[in-house]
Amino acid sequence: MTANRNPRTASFVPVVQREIERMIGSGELTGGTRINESTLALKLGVSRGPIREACRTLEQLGLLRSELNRGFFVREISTKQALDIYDTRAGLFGLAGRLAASIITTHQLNGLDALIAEMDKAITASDIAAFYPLNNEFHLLLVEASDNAKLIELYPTLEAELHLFRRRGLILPGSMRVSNDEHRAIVDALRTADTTVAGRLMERHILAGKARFIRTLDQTSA
Amino acid sequence: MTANRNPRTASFVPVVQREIERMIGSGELTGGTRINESTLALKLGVSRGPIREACRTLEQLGLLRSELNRGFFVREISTKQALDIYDTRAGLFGLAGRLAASIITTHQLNGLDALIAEMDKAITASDIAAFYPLNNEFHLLLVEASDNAKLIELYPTLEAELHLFRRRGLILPGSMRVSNDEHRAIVDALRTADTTVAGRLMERHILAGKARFIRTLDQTSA
DNA sequence: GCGATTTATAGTGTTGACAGTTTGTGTGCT
DNA sequence: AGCACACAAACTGTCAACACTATAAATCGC
Repeated sequence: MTANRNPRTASFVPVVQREIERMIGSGELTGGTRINESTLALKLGVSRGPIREACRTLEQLGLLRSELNRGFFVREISTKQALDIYDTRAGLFGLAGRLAASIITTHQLNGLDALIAEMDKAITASDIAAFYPLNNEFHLLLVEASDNAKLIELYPTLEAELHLFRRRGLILPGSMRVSNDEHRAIVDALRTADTTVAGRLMERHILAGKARFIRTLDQTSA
Repeated sequence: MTANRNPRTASFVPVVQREIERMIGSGELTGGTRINESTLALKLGVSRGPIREACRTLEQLGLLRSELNRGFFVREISTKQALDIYDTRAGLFGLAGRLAASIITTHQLNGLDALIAEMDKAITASDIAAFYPLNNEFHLLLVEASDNAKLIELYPTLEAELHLFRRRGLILPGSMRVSNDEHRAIVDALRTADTTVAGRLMERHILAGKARFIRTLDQTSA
């Protein structure tokens, strides 16, 4: 997987960054482990310069932390921090709802409907692997409908950061169906341009996710 | 201002980062200008490596942007982007209020009272230079009172980003007094642990700032 | 044998140099 | 004069090497 050769049409930095993100997302790099710059550089066929720059970016994104003379580590976040992220995310998602309700287009609403339908299919097939990307796409569309650049920039980073905590395969049965029912209610509120209700429903949708998250924590500790 | 010599007790990167932030904040580096890595490296007495790493951090913080083969530029944000930041900031500040209302300590409340008193003094002296840092400190204390790590991390970056836009010295007469009245109302709501009112007042406090910002825009265009 | 100390190995933080790109300047042509 | 083109200077993106730190291994004293 040696990165693209010289023609200076792209920088190595974003390539390296995405690769590290992928490694974290796939569980290849797990919380607390150190990033070995030399080894990674060799593996990706680049020098340590671009690696370090990518790590600085990821540090700011909250996926890595740095320690003097010891390098970069995959961040591990505490339960409290994860819950804090849920609350902040709920606040931002609610704001997105209030903003989106008055300006969302029928085209965007149709797109949301289509995603809900696809998620329904995934649910009847009990296909969790299909459901998750659809769910993410749905959330992303909602945030984009707010037409607020800062929100659109910020929201995905919070989701990514939660992946640091989320142990795979801890899905409560029936949560997908409940979640999609909430999706339907949200789109209804947006369609009637009800800013207050849309905002409240979207905030609560994330807080419901937080509640499910807490329940999975109880399960694992038991 | 050549950075500290070798004893490897600190990295150059944060030093360089703060220096660039300072240059932007002081107007020494203005929007759109390119960061000349070699020149800056020479000036700070370090090599280009740490400079580039600091720039990556600042890129993620929203203060710089990068262009392939052309390097880093001081970001200039559009009026719409600035307004978007105000809205997001209002949402987060309101959230901070709702969270803080139920957990704020009397010690923290006293600290807020003290700052309000100091701001009053600055107002009667018409001392804008004294008012601003006090105002920032007040906002920071409020956010910290939320005890939400993500919020505490995120909020200051939004404020910093607005500095990219804010042309200095455009303060509406009387705004300081109005602002401090709002501060008093916020602290009152927090003291009575009224989450709803505190949240709403804090959100509106930022939106009032946004409104003042818009009025200064009208002034300059006229 | 076991703990403290020394030595060796591995890895980060930083540097200076090189290759390729962008940009400013000057030259020739019309 | 005006414009396209070629050339030179400036600068970025990347690399390989060096200095220093931290950690693992080995040695010594008990």
